[in-house]
Amino acid sequence: MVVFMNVTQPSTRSKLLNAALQVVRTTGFEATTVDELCRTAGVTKGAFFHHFKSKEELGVEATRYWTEMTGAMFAAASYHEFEDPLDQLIAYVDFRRQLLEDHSIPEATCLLGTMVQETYSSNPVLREACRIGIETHAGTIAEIIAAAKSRHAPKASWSAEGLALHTQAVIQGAFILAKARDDLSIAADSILHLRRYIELLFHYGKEE
Amino acid sequence: MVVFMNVTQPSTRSKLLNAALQVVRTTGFEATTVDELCRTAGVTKGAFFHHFKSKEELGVEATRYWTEMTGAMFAAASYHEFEDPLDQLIAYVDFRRQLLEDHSIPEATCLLGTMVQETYSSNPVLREACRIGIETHAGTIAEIIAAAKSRHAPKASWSAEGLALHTQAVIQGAFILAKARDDLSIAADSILHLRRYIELLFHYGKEE
DNA sequence: TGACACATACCAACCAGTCGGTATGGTTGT
DNA sequence: ACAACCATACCGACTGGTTGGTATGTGTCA
Repeated sequence: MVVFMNVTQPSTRSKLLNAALQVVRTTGFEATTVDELCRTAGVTKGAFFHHFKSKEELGVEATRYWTEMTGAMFAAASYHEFEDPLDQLIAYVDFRRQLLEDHSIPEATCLLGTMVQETYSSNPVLREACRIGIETHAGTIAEIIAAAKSRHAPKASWSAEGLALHTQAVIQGAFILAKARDDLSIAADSILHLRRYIELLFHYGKEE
Repeated sequence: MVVFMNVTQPSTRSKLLNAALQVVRTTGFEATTVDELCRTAGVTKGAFFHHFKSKEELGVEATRYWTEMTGAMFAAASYHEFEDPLDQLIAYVDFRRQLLEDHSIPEATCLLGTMVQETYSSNPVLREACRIGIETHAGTIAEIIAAAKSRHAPKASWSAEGLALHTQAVIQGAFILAKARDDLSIAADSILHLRRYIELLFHYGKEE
């Protein structure tokens, strides 16, 4: 049972969750220590284990927190304002590309993709939590794609869900290349290829 | 100085490297312990630190070993047999998709993508080793793409290197989705989208 | 006064890496 | 031919530091 607390100064719990988003994306989940999390959040170890019964539980809660935060961010983004769902989709891809600008790699990358790489085999609970987060976001994109498809390409052989997951695959893979090169610009290049793919699928810009 | 040993029974060193490819892809690099590596390889800890001065050095050597092994595998693959480089490229993508069949997730996924996620920030040496491995493979694909481009789309605005890196991004991202779902078939779907993108870029199958 | 939200001190397990020692096969000097 | 010497390969008990987690104390507020 979560009780909503005073919003003016962040609760210890949310300080720890925010610390987790930062530190885990930088260091990875396994290499992140509880002490490091406490240091970053500015709280003690006692406070940590008061709010989370284990490091794993913090991980699961962090995926929920992440899904909530990013969900709100995407819900408020301006790409929804286009009338045509195809315009929304293209604008979403452009938005994802813009999100890379003026950010460090840990800030730009996805908590869920980072965590699931390490835990998919050793920790089914965390794996499932990451899956839910990824598919929740993919679901919102699938809705846009489904609307765009029924308007612009109703007879296409691919599914809206499949294409939505593909957009997430490209974005996740772009982050891996960016990490390997220590340079986010390569990720932007790959997302541009994704944009071009969608343009070609829908003949975008070739119709009047 | 590496001295070539008897090939009939694998050396302790290669037993450890093979163990690393398995265990690291399953467990992740950080969560993999030296003891676990030794148990899997069937050697003692003394042997481990005789051949590698640290766990990090094993990691670097494992990326080299991986790049060598997979490089030989791709060099021997049949997609090179097509005369038209565009046919080679399409066949390469199909080959990558086939590689997912009849394999578990740890067997199918990429050591370098897994390792670089965890180490890009904390271990520059390992990050660089992973980058070299990824870009070595991407380079071989870029050659094929460059040949296909000059024959079929010489005026296209995208670069061969960029598209080659994009293919690797899609494949790496597909692995992340597969790990999150604990199901490789989603990765195959994403690679099919990659195939369709290349077909559209080159108007493949629409010319006679 | 008692429940909640922490703080401090502590612990047992684990882990990378060390170290003294052994087995074996090749080289050298006589 | 053979002893002396040495390098490589390997063994496994041990260590010092770290880590996730616990036990217990303390201030605060309803």
